[in-house]
Amino acid sequence: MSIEHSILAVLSFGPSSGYDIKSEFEHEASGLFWGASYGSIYPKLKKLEETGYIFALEEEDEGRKKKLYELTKKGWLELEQWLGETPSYPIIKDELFMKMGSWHRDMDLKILVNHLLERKKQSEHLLRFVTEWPKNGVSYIDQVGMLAIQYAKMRLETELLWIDRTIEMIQSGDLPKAQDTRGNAEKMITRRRKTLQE
Amino acid sequence: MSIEHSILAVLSFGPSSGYDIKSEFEHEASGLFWGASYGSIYPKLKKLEETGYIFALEEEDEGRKKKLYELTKKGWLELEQWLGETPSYPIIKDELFMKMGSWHRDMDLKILVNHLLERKKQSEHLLRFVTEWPKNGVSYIDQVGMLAIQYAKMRLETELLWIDRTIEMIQSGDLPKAQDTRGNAEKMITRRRKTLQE
DNA sequence: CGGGACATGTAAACGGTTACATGATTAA
DNA sequence: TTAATCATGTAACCGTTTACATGTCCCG
Repeated sequence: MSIEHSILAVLSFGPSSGYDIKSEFEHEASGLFWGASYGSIYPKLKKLEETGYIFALEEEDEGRKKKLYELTKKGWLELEQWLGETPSYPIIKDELFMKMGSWHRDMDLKILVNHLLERKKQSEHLLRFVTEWPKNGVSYIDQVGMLAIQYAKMRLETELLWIDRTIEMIQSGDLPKAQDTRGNAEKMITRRRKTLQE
Repeated sequence: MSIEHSILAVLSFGPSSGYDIKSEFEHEASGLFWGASYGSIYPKLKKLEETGYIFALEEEDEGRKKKLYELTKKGWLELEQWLGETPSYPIIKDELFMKMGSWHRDMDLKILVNHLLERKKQSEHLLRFVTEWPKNGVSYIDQVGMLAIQYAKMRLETELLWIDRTIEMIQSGDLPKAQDTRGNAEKMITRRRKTLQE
């Protein structure tokens, strides 16, 4: 899965060099899907060529020599076979979420508010981008791609709504009730304090 | 970052063995944050012990011998220092999204609808779980943890809403307009068809 | 004529998973 | 008595990133 197929996907839009593919992955919207560095792109291209999914056309692009890659028949079929497979469930690594999961009573909530404000800034930026992008009149975005962009927008809007609500709740002290039938919170902070005063 | 800190976070709730930590990561809600296998947990525990973040207390737990680990003072401080650092922006790897980005006109939209229905099923399942979890009367979930759960719920609800809308749009043929000022979609399918008939 | 973008590539390091090895205890 | 679960660990492998090496072309 993955890097190989992302490369095939990029090539489906038109012949590209390793450098082009890297630029595509550095695109602002990449935060919404994937990424790869030169260290994996070039070896992967070589491998895909050996397998017969792509072939190189040494081309003179505006005076500069570039090694452009294009999909073979086998490559198109592989891409389409992959598109047809049920996508695996998304893998999300969200440190903010993890940190909230292990937050404890002796941690100042003001720090958490700062984290939330920082996240808000970043998500607002991304939201602005995904809103403007399909209107720039330049990039090619397919109808189905537009559906995906609508999803990204909704997701970000929901996140921003949650952030605002959450900050309000924290600042008003109106937090939801904990589930703690065995006094775990209490046990935890006594354990912590005992260890810290040593 | 990450596995080391996730382990410290788990230990902050109480002394645990490598096996316990693994079970914690296998928890259904792990899809919402992190994961790790034995192959990384045990070596990590050893390393954390050497660094002085944790120490082992060989304990007899209901007849069974377990190597329980507990946070040291240094470990608590490290955990809290990490909690205080601005969390990095989430990394999301969503194959569905990627596939939609490279979907093309010659791909049957019925397949995409199947992908969406499959995703719907999985997200509904997760939503059910995160809704029931904080009500099971057993697990310990802190107030801040509850805020995180609220976020997960909102995110999943938004996703489900988007899925329903999207399926409707596809089935009614009422798709959003593409951005394609240079006839890229056309070029792409002629390139593809030419390659395929060879 | 120097700095920056364009362009291709590789070697070492890293972080993690998979698969395996081993054994104790418990419930059917 | 045997399958499942509890429990700890390692070695081989895999994919990816980081850092480096090298060179070109173009603009100011």
